[in-house]
Amino acid sequence: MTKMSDVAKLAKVSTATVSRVLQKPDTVKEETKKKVLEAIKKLDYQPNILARNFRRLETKTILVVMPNILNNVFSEIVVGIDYEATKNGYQVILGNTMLEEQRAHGFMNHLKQKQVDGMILLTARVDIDDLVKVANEYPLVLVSDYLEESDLVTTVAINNMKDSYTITEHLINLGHKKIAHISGPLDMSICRDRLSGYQDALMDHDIHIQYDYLTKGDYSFQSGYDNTLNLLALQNPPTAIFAASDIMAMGAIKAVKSKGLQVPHDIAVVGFDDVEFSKIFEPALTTMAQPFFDMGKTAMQLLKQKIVGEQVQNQFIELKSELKTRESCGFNLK
Amino acid sequence: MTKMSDVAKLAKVSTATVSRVLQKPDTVKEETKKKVLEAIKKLDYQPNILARNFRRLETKTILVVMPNILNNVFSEIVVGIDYEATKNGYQVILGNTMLEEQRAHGFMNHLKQKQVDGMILLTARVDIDDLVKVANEYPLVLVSDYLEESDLVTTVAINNMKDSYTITEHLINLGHKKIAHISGPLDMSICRDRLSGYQDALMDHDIHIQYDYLTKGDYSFQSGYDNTLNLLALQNPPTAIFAASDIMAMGAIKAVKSKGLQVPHDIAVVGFDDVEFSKIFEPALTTMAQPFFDMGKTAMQLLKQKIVGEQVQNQFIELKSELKTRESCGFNLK
DNA sequence: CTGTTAGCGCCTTCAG
DNA sequence: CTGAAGGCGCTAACAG
Repeated sequence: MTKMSDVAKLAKVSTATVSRVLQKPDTVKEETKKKVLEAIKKLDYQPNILARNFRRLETKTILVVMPNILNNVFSEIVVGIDYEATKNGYQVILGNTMLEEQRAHGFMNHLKQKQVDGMILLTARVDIDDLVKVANEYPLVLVSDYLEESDLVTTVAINNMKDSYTITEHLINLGHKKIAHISGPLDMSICRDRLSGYQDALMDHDIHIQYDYLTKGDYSFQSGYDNTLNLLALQNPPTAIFAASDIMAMGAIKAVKSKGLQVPHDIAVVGFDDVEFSKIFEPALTTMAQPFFDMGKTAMQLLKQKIVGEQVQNQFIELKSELKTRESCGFNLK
Repeated sequence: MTKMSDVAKLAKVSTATVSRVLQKPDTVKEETKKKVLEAIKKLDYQPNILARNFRRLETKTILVVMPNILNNVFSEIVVGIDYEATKNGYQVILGNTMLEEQRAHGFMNHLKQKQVDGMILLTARVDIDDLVKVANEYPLVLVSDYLEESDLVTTVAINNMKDSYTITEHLINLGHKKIAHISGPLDMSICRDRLSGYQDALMDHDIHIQYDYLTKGDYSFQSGYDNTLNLLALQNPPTAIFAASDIMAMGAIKAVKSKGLQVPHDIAVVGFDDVEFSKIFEPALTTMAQPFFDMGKTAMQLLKQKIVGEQVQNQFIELKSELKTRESCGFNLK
């Protein structure tokens, strides 16, 4: 491994000068610089980044913790983070917890140990006290998911309650009154909010909330499928189903079809997220499109501010979703 | 930032002892160890990993370079890598090139600069000379994709030619003679091999290869769609289409449907990969299931051997795929 | 079993 | 504009 002193020797300068050529080339005389650069080239010198990181106490790396790499919702956010990070000279590394809360805390240690300059969490399913503590001491941003007390940690997310209200209202406007909901895991604020938005919309339109229409899924295709089967078996089954994620909506549609019924003809289904696949699926999903790319990008911008030390107030940044009307919920029933 | 010397002072021992407690606890007397651990706890001491990495010249981190984080084929391999890496105390970081070859070389620099202990590449679309050179000097394993001369770099992959032959033969056995192919990008060995396997199968069964049945896709849904539209417009359209990836197969099916035709009734379609979604898609895809998890796991095992310095011969590890017969290619035409 | 010592390679004053 | 010198925090001999 050739090191800086080798370069210095060959170029007949000091290591300080080599370092300067690398860091602040403008402060070095043209001629000297040339000598040094030649030596670097000749020796194929690569600076030892480990030593540099150690010395500088920074890594130019940020860690993104995602709960499930196989869920494209998260991958799409990562693309936005990656875009903004690369633009600013940061490297992105991904931590995948596979839904194990403990692993998320392992990753937080990396932040504490300065193995990375900052961290973006795509899940709030962690020990909250620890999270808040870490977020106050180190650069950390939460995206998509959030805490009940949303101003404890800087957060970028959509307004799940409002968006959920909107999509439910869309079904109501289409003439539906018997609308069921398949929620995500209710230990997530984000899922509770989607549930609330749904309930609020019904109430505001004087529609009675029927409790056997409220089912609990876990974001998986299978849970969308199973819950729908149960809903269809009800004495008075719903005419519309609002699933809290596209994947569950797809499961719901599969279940409807399995009973020989048609979507949207016999029953309308809407999802939430607008992952890539929702357009391809048949029928194409009517869903609430989250601004994934922007969420990632915005989160990285805030994180960078924190890293470079601008005193950023903890804040909750709300981004706008967009209702995508496609085939799965059909047209006016009235 | 509290450091090791602080702990040493509080525990009234030397830093060497503190270090030993952390590294080789067995070599320290029980009593001393207790004192040190107490001091660590009291001060909430976190070792400076940057310093440690620097000192040890290792990071216990491996870098996985994937061409497209949104393509689940790669994510599924990563899960296997992650599993094996975590088991062995390695951290996985992901580099996403978004199909830009240059970025892959940027990541190789990280390896050269010892920012990571090893590297797993999920694409061979890079400068080959550079790749071979790096692979000979540093721990590197290629997965899924491979070089023309496949023994230049340690590689884990399936036998694309054989698997492609198998799935083509499956169509032939079903009675098809007019079989079209939608290939992936032909600058990838993997795609050329899939094309070859297809051609070999036809030839072995004395089926004339019709050149307007050979179309070139790029792994995208859209390219599957467009190419299929072209195939259907032929004077003598095929009765079956073999797409070199599931996503393209889905595009193909969409195109068939858009013409008012049915799959598999009017035209059979098969894919390749067996991503999660292929089961959900309608009709469910007949496809060649790659052992993604095992590929990732095996690659990580080999990489670890290289990292710890076992002289591993460059080798090509071949894993077995499995034909999944589902709905999209129907039954015997005979 | 424990302490002393000597760096790892780089960056950053501080002088000149 | 350049060089000398010190030290970041940790670990690995080497003694004792």
